[in-house]
Amino acid sequence: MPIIVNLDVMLAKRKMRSRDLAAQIGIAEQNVSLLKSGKVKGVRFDTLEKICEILQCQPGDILEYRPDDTTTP
Amino acid sequence: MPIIVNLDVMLAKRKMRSRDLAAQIGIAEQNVSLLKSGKVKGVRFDTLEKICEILQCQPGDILEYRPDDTTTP
DNA sequence: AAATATTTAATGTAAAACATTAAAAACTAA
DNA sequence: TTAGTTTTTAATGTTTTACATTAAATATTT
Repeated sequence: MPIIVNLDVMLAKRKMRSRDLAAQIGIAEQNVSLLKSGKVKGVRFDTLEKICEILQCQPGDILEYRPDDTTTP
Repeated sequence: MPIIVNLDVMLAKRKMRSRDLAAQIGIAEQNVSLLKSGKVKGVRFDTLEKICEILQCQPGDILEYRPDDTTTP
């Protein structure tokens, strides 16, 4: 699935732990983990919103569309 | 809800109609309309993925976090 | 090794994406 | 303004799944 959720960069920038992010978002840290590892098939905007608010960033800083490379032989 | 879904800009750039986008994504045009009008509380990544693929853009071109302005008196 | 942080797993529930049908409203053009 | 076309709104239903919870397994750090 070529939508990549990358929280690590912003977490590092804000020097914040997954646990803290989870707590501030108001979801279980297990779910932050699932988000990070790309094991989630969507996001609710209120979650995305809180992430952006807490990490002070834009959705584009976290979500990336990476077209799957069917070029490689 | 301060997550803004803006499809109009990219649709205009690609000179594409909502109907066509809907058809290419594989969802009803009603749902594209709901997405556009911000009446949807989340997206599935496979939908977002197809949007990005079809409109040749990134999630950040479509999704915006606009902190609600509580400053205005 | 012990303490802390993160991930994985399994199961359950509530929320909602998206479908479908139908109609209304907005554009566009004649 | 009438007809054609596109977009939006509405109402209802189904199925997917985000997120919760509990528990355990791995990292990671000290």
